[in-house]
Amino acid sequence: MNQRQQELLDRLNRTGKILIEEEAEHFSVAPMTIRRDLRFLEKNGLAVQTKNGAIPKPKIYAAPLNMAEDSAIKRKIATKLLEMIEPLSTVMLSTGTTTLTLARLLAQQNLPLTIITNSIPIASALFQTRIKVILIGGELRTTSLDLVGPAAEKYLSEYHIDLLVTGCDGADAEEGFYTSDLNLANLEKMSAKVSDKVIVITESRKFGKKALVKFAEIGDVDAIITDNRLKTIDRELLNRHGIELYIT
Amino acid sequence: MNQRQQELLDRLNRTGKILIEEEAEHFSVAPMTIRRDLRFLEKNGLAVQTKNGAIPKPKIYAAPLNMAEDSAIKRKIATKLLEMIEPLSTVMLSTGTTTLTLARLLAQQNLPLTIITNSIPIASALFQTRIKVILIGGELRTTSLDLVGPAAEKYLSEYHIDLLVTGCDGADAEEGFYTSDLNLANLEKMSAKVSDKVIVITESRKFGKKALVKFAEIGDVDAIITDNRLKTIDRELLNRHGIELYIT
DNA sequence: CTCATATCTGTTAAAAAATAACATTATCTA
DNA sequence: TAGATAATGTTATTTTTTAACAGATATGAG
Repeated sequence: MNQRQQELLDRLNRTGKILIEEEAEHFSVAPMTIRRDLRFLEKNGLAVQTKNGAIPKPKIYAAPLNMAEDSAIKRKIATKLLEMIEPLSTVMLSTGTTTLTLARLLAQQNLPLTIITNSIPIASALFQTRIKVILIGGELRTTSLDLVGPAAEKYLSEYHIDLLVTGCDGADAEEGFYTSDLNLANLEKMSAKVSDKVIVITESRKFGKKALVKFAEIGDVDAIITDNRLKTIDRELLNRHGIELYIT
Repeated sequence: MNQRQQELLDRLNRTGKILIEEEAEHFSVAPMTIRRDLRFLEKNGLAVQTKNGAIPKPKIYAAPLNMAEDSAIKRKIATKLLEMIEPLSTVMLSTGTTTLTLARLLAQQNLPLTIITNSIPIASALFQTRIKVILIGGELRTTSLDLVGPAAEKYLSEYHIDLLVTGCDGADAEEGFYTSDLNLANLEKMSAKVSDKVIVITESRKFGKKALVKFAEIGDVDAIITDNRLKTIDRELLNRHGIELYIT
């Protein structure tokens, strides 16, 4: 990286965006040269080329993050859960996209709460709100920005939680709830153990799918919030287990 | 926002990037229509237009983080430190902007390492590299995206670290190193305690400034890396303490 | 219901931007 | 210094974007 590219990067980070024409003039070089610089910076993961210029590479969320974010369904489910949160209580939000949507709603509400989580996106979403945020330490997963592992479990074992809110990768109305990561399953079990109440929030399409590891029996869960595409048979089975079922 | 724009946004967030031609085909509309949608999303701060498409709007988190990022000076200092990192070792990177710059360089190098940190931006920067990342749990500070508090200290006390790399808010060539947060100072002390070697990386302009709390004596530190604007008097004082001093 | 109005979409031509290919200049090294 | 290598500039071509307008669709008041 040459001097000009360094300074270009500094200017980029300082202002949040640069324009090719402007920079060409500033450095007294041809626009083509700036283009080549931006190509270089992009190739090295330092910038993203935009229309007539570039912006800094997004820092916290890597682009290839396969995080299905805020869909209309998730927002409805999360909004329903919002009603069930008591001010001043301690709530654990386990990693997941629906819980992330919930966190974003909470950030807007700005209730006095303590949130415990093992998800970096959730902690970030709650940054600089009135909410006290405790992030559980542990090993960073390579698949998503969250923390798992024995250290995380041990850490969690010393807490008491009023309400655990979690999603799932798969659900079966008779068998229980599944996730695709063993470490995460262990953490979920520990979370449930130290929690007074457990609510699962999940899109109905997860029902009928089993993932790698079961982390909770149906009976371990106090309530489920899901969308109105849930099959009648599943609704009946869940009701038979005496679970509070909320359909949005 | 209409139905198509909503879905476009969902697709954008899900995949991290969309292309105009593809979306035009997917929705069976003219490319011009997708262009107009992307213009709309950009105007509402939801997306950034790129060459043939768009990416999600980068979520900028903390003002203090954007302010002092990657400068040429920091990169030089961090590059020097890079030489001192042994493959396969366990390195702690304490929160700070210079250490963040270092983390970004490390992410590009992709060495086999274990990195322990209490900084969310640092952990995020190392996401999806060959580096094993351990994030120390704790309470999220309201001033920057990092974790401190008794829980973090206790967590750390159980580790052994080969090399601690930390910055500082203030330094005095006779007195030692300072930070402006009491909790963070305690964490730094604990980190130093469990580390074989301690290196401070900091811009020279921090010298001569004292911040709220001292977290290390000069003698506690094995090496300092700083830039060539360090005053002669400070250089002499540091040399007299027998510290390895690297000027970039 | 109907007409008028506003909104949305598609089409085209023109403008702007990006690229590739080659020419020129600068830099390095033996 | 000569020769090689890398960086930059220039130009023509291709691609992308825009603006402007025309047609289609939706909206709403009377």
